[in-house]
Amino acid sequence: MTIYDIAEKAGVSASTVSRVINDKPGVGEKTRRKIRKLLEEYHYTPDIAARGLVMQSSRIIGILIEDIRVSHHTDAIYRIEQDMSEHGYTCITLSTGAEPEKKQAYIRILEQRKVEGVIMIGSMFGEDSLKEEILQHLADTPVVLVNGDMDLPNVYCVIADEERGTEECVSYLVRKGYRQISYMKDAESPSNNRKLSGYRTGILKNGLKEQIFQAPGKDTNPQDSVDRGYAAAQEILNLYPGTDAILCGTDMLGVGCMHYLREAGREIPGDIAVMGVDNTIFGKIVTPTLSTLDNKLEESCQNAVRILLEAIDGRSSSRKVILPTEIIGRESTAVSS
Amino acid sequence: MTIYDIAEKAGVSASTVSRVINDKPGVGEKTRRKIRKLLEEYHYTPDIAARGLVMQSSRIIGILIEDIRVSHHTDAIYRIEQDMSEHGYTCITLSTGAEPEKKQAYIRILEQRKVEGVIMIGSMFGEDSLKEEILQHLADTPVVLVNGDMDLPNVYCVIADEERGTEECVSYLVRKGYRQISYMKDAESPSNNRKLSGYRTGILKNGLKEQIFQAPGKDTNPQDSVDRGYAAAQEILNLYPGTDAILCGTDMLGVGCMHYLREAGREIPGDIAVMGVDNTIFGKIVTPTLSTLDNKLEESCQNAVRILLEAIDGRSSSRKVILPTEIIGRESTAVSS
DNA sequence: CTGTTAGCGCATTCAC
DNA sequence: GTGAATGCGCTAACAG
Repeated sequence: MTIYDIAEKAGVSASTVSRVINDKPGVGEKTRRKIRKLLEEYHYTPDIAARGLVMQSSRIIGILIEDIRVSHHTDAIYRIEQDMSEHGYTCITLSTGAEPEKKQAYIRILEQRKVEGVIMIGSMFGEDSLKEEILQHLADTPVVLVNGDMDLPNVYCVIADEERGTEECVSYLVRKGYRQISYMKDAESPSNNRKLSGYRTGILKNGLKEQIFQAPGKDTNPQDSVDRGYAAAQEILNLYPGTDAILCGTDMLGVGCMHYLREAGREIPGDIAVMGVDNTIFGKIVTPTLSTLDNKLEESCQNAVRILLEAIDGRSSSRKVILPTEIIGRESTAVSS
Repeated sequence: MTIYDIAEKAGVSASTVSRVINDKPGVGEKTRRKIRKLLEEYHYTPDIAARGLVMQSSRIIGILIEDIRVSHHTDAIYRIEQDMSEHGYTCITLSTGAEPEKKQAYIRILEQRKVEGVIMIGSMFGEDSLKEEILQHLADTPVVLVNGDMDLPNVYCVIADEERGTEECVSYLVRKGYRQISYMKDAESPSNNRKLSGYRTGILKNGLKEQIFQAPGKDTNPQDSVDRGYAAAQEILNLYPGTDAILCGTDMLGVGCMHYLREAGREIPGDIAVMGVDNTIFGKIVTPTLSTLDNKLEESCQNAVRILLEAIDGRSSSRKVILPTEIIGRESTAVSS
C-alpha cells in the first residue's frame, strides 16, 4: 500500500493523499473524508524511511551503552526510550562492549542510520579514540554523554558528582564510627577513577589511612562482578586485617563482598560495614540491605533527553550539567549499639 | 556526502561508485582504487534508509516486550541484539507496557519502519487483539513469539514447557520432605496460568492439597514484585498456616516472600521452603540462595533468532518449538538435617 | 569497463 | 482545491 495505490482508488493524485495524511490544508472536505476512509480501509501506514529521505529526518535516536544487562543501565535505557517515544522518536539501543573498536563500529552504524541524536551512557565513551570518531562521523549530530566527558561543539555532558559522593561516603562511615575504611575499586575507567579520588579526599580530610584494592579481572557478564567482589573482599581482609568498613565501587561488587564476609564469619554491620555505589535493586534485596551512593542515573538520563531534544530543535542549552549524588543509608552501615 | 559527491570528485558516474561500495564486479582496478581512496578520505558512509528504499529491505528487526527492566528480559534482549547484529541487522526494542492498545500502537510503529522480522517476548503477546493487529499490519512479516502462542501462517512460537516444570517442582519439593506446598501466583497471563496448571497437576499426582493464592496488584516497576511477594506470603501463612513450602510464580515474588518469612521468624529452609521461577540473578544473591525453575529464556531467544533468520530467508522451519525446563536446587529448599 | 535512465515511497514546489 | 513535476540517496537494468 503506497499513497499512489490509495490515490488511484480515490481517483485523485498522490499529492492530495499526502496532504490528507499530514493534515495539511488545501483539500476539500468531501475528498478528505473519502481518502480518510480509504486509508482506514486498507490499513495504510506511511513508510517512514521514504518520508525521512525527502524530509531529511529519520526520527531515530541512537543509544550506545557498554552492556545493557547492567540493571542500572537498563533502567536508564527504559526511561530514555519511553520519553523519546512520546516525542515521536524511535530508539536504537546498541550494547557496544568494552573495546574501543567496537564502539567505533557502532558509531558508524548510527551514522548509516542517519540518527538525529545520540545518547552515550558510561564514562568510557569519553575516550579520545571516540572523540575522533565522533568528529568524523557524527560531526553535526547532537550527542549527549551521560557520566562521560568530552569537549566537542556538538557534544553535551551530564554527569553525577560521584567524586564528591564517595568523599561524603567516607565521612558518613566515619560518623557511624568506622575508622579503617578500605576502598574496593572496579575496573579502570574515568568514572571509577573519580570515585577513587573522592574516597582519597575523604580519607585525607578525616585524617585516616588509605586502603585501596582494585578488584582484578573484568566482567564478561555483569553478574561476574559479584564473584570479583567476593574475591576482592578476601584480598582486602588479607592486606588490611583491621578493616572495619569496605566502600565498594559498585553495588554488585558490594554484594559479592557481603557474601564473602558472611562466609568468613564477619557480622555486617557489627564487625564490618559495607557500602556500594549505584543504588540498584540488588542493594534492596540482599541481607542485610546494602547502603549505597545513588548516582542519579535516571535523573541524568532525563536531563540527557531534555538536552538532546533541545539540541535537535536548535535551541542551545548548557553544554555541561552536574548533578549531586545522595547517600542511601541501609542496614549494612548501621552501627549495632 | 552522497555517492554523487564522490562520483564528481572521482570524475566518474554514481553507478560506478555504487559498484565499488558494494564490491560488485565491472570496475577497473585503478578506478576502483581511486574511488576507494576518496571514500576513505571523505569518511563516506552509505545511507541505509535510501538503500533500503530501492532494495526493499530495511535490515531492521523489531523486538516487542512488556518491560525491558525485567532483568530476565534484559538478558534475552541482549542475546537477540548481539546475534542479530552479527547478521547485519539493527534491532529496535520497544517496551510496550501491559495494555493491548499500546501493544497495537507499537506494532504499527514496526510496520512503519518496515521491519523485516519481529520477535515478541512474553505470553501476553498471544492475545487475540494482537492477532488481529498482526493480521492487518504485519501479515507478511515473519514474527516469532517467545513464550507465547498464536496460530497464524507467519507466526512462529518458541515456548518453554513451564507447565511440566512447575509440576516437577512440586515433586522435587515432595522428595525434599515438604508436604503442604502453597503456590503464589503472579498476575493473570497465559504463561502464569500454565505454571499454575502444572502446580495443580503436581499436587494431584502427589496426593496433596491445593493451596493457591494470587498476589494482588501488578507491577508499575518490576521491583514492585518484591513487595507483592512480601504481602502475598503473609496472606498465604494466614490462609494456610500449615504451609511448609511456597512455590512462587517468579523469582522476584520469591525474594519478597523470603523477606517476609525472615521477618516472621520462619527459618528457610528449615521451617519452610521457598522456590521461584525464572532463574534470575536475584536468586543467586539473596540469603539463603533461592531454588528456582530455569525456563530457558536465553535458549528460547537463540531459537527465536534462528527461526526468524530462516523465515526471512524463505527457508521454512518448524512453526512451534517446545523447550524443556530445568530445576536449579539451591539453599532455600535444602532440607536441614 | 562505464554512463544513462528509471524508480523505490514520499513531500513539496509550482501551475492550473 | 487539485495535479504534474521534481528530488531525497541509492541500486539495477540496459546501452554503449
